[in-house]
Amino acid sequence: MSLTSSSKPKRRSSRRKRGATREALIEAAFELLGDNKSFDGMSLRELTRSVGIVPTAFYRHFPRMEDFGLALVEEAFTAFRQVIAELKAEPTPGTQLIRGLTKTMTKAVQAQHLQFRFIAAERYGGDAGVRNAIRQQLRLIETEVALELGRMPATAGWSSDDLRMLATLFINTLVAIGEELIDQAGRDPKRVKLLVDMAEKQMRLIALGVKAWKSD
Amino acid sequence: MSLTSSSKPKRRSSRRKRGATREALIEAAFELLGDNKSFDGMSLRELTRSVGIVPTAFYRHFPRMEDFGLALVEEAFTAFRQVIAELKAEPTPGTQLIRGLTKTMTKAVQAQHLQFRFIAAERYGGDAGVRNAIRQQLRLIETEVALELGRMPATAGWSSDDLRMLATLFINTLVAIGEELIDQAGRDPKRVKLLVDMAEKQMRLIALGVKAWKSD
DNA sequence: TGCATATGTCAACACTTGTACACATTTGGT
DNA sequence: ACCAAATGTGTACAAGTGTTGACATATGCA
Repeated sequence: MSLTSSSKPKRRSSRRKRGATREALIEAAFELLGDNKSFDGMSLRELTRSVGIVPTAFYRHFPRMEDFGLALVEEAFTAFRQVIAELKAEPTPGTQLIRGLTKTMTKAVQAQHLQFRFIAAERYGGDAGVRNAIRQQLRLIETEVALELGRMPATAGWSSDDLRMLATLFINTLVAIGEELIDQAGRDPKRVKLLVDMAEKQMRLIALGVKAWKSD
Repeated sequence: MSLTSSSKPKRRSSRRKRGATREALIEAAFELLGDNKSFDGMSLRELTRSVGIVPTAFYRHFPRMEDFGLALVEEAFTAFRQVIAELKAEPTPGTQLIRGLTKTMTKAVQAQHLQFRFIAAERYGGDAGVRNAIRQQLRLIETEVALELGRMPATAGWSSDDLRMLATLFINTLVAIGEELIDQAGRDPKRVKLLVDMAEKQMRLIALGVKAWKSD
């Protein structure tokens, strides 16, 4: 090589490992969305800027913004599904069950609050693609939970419609509490406890309703 | 006037009545937000464009975009409060109450679905100002409903905390159903009926829980 | 009738945005 | 060691963005 070609060192930035940039984009998106942004208010440029790549590089990983949104949903729900798995693994000592459920849920929400916030924010948010993907995922989870509920003695003889109704009610309640918790996350521990206690009561009240339930 | 001054007819557009443009802006916003947009993804320019005024005219009605957001919340909740008022006015013939509640709710949601969609979308959405305003309004409604619930025989002797817990649960359930209904609104009547039936069952199940409730 | 105020227009500004294209560098398998 | 594929850079462009400032017209009240 000629010593005269000192014009191009081209060590612009240390390149990442194989799929690392793709993940970095996703993580950066969650970060941005956690801070007063919504998906369709987020620009490709500020996203790539916060990852440290040039705007056009985005297209190396996602052909369109829409695909990126779906990838976010996917990622968020792998986090969510871990929670569900933990819930199912929960030992079921009668009345302690409810307490354990809410505790697991609240801890999980706080641990992965960025992903959870994304789900909450975009569930009824702007972009139709993202919204539908989230709805679909939640439906799957509902089916799963309904199946699980059907195996408990308290729901013996319930129709599958009623089981689904119950699953939806449980999940909605948990999600609502989760959404409420997110904004209070690091802030006021007193208020967090208040919310968790309320959630537990709500779950217990529903459980009481289950005992008395007769479908028409 | 000189006939030569034909250069400036200046009848650019028929001006609106007194506060009409302000209302037109709000309505146009609901319209836009109902169509795959979220508040922070909506630009001042497309908003004014859809109303038929020049961008700068926006500032004649709202000093900042933030104030506009709060105005939207205000407007959306006057719609929502009408629903609550109807619910309170509901005659309360025992078991028919639940059926009436859900029916009133679903009809109202469908009638004012743009406002309702706004609430659902921005409740956990991007802009913090809007989000907090919505949360605050919902808290007020919860207090109101809790008060109302406390006057029913079924909740005799309940603590105010428990009443609030119950109010929150009821509202969350109704809101969740409302949010689900919006996207199905004009589309599949069969699915709408399915959702409404499920909502009713959920409300009834909660009511059963109320009967058996003992606070710890 | 006047006149202050409310409402709207126009032109201009300095930015930001998405995306196309050509080129550079690294990586991984053969 | 080599070469295709993966990944990143730089430049460029047309379009859209929020906001200022000066100006024009209509409205409502004295």
